[in-house]
Amino acid sequence: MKLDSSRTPMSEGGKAHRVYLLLRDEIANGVYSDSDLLPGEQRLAENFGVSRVTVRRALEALARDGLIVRRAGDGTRVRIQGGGPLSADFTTLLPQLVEMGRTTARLLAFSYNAPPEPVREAMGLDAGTKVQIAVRVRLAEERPFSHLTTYVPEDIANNYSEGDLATTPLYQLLERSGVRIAGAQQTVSATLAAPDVAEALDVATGSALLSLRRLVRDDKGRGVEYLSALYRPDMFRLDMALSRVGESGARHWEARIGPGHAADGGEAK
Amino acid sequence: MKLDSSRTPMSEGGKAHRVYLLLRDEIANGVYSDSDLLPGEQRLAENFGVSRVTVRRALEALARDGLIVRRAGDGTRVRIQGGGPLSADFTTLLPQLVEMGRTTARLLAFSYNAPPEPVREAMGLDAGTKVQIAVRVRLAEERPFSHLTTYVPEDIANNYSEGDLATTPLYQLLERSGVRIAGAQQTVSATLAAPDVAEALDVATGSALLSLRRLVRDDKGRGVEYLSALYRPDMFRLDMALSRVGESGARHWEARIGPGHAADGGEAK
DNA sequence: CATCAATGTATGTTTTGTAATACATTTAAA
DNA sequence: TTTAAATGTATTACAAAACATACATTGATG
Repeated sequence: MKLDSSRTPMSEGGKAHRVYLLLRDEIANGVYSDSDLLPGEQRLAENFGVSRVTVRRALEALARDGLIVRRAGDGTRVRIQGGGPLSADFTTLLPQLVEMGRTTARLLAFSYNAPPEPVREAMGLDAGTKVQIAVRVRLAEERPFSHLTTYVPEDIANNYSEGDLATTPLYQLLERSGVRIAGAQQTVSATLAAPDVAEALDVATGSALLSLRRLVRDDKGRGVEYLSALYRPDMFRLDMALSRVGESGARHWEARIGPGHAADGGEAK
Repeated sequence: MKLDSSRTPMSEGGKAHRVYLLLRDEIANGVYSDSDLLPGEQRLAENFGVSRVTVRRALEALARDGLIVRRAGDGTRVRIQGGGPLSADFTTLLPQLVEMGRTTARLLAFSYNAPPEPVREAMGLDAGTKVQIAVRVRLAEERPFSHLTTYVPEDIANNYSEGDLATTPLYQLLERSGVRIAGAQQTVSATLAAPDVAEALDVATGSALLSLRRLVRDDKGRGVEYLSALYRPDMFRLDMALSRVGESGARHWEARIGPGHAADGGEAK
C-alpha cells in the first residue's frame, strides 16, 4: 500500500521549508536561468549549513512545484515556467492594473486611536492627538499584493465617512476636505513578514516584503497622512527611470517614478 | 554549579531563531515603542504558531541583546537603546558617509564570463557576449552594508584595469572610456539573504534585504552596466522626496532621490 | 489579602533534523 | 567497453529541537 505521494514533513517554519523558500527566491530572481544546473545536494547542504536530507526535502518540494527537474546521474536543473497561464509577468502587469483602477481593497481594521510614537513624531502631532487608523489589503485579480496602514489626524478624517473610504481614493477625500497636498517624503526598505501580515498577503511567515513609508504634508508643512505599506515582492516592484544630470563633479541622478507604481498609497477603490 | 548563562540552543535556521528575527525586526521598525508592553508569551506563541517554549527562547535571546526587559508577574517590555554608543542612527548617518566617500569596498570576485540570461536580455547583448562580472561588498565604518554585482560588456571593461576598479568610481571609468551615460532604469524590491550574501553582509541567512537592480544606458540606448545590489535594511534605506504635480485628474507624483542614497551603484572607491 | 495574569521552571512525548551507510543512474574519461 | 566520479535515491539509527502540560513564583490590581 503506497498511497500519498506527497509525503514530506516540511512543516511551515521548519528548516527544510526555509531552504525551500530561499531556493525558490533565488530561482524567481533569475539567479539561475532556465535549464541551468544547480549545485549538487552535497554542495547545497554545505552552503545552507544543513544536512543533505534536509536539502533533499526542499528540492522535492520545488520539484513538486515544477520549478526544477531532477535526474539521477545528471543533476538538478531549473525549469522556468515559460508558459505560465496568468502569473506570467505579474510584476510588470500590476502597475497597469493599478493604473486602470482594476484593484480592490479589503478593510481589515478601522479605529481612532493614539498613533505609535514614531508615527506621531514623524507627523509632528502633539502627544495625545488621536488619528484615524485604517488597515487595508489591496488585491489585483483577487490576489493580495499589498498591506496598507494609514494614519490620518482625527480632525481631517472627520470630514469623510468610513463609507467614503471604501469608494473614493483617499487623496481625493483629503483634497475635498480642504487639504492642499504639497508633497511627501518616503522611505523604501525591506522587512520580514510577521504572522498577521503574512496571512493577509497569503505568503509564508518570514518572507521578504518591500516596505514603504510615506509622510504626506500639506502646503503648510503639516503631516496629513502617514502610510506604511508592505508589498509582495513577487507581485509588486517599485521601478523608476533615472537620468544623469548636472556637471561633472556635482553629478547626480534624477528620478521619475513609473506610472501608477507608487501612487496607490491611500486610495481605497 | 551554575555557569554558562548563555545556554540556549537556538541554532541558526531554527524556529526559535526565526521568531527572534521577526520580533527584532518589529522592534527595530518601531512597531513597539520604548517601554511598551508586548504580548504575553502565550499570545505570542499563538501568533507565531509555535509553542511557548520556543517563544521563550527567542525572548531570552532578545533579553541578552538588551532589546527587552522581562519581569515575572509583570510582563516583557521593549527597551529602545537610546544611548547606543555609535550605532545610534546609522540609517540617517549612512547617506552622509556615502556622500563623503567615507566608505570602502572589498572585491569578492572578478571575472569575464557570460552573463546570466536575464541580465544578457536586459542589456540587449548578443548571445555569447562576455561581460566583466565584479562582486563587491561595501562597508561604512568597517561594517558591511551592501553587496554589489556589476556586469559591464567586455569591450567597454577593457578600457580600464582591475586596479582602476579599486580606486576610481565606475562611472568615472566608464565616461573616461568614451561612454556617455544617458540614463538608467532601476527596480527596487526585497529578497531573502542567501547564505553567501548573508555571510558577506554579516547578517543571518534568511534576513530581509533591500534589492535594487539598475540598467544603465548610454546615449545610444546601449546597456553599459547592469547592477544588482543588495542592502541591509537596518543600515541603508532608499528615500525620496515626492511632489504632487499636474492638474486634477491627471495628477501624479514626481520624485527626487535623496543625496547619495542611490548613487553608490558601481563606484568602488 | 485574594485574584489574576504574567514570567519562570520542570518533565516527558513527539516531531524534525542529522549522520551514516548502501545502492542506482548517468556522464565522461580511459 | 570499462572504469571512475559525481549525483540522485533510499533506509536506518540517533540527536536535537519543538511541543504539551503542569505547576511554582512574582508583581500589579482590586
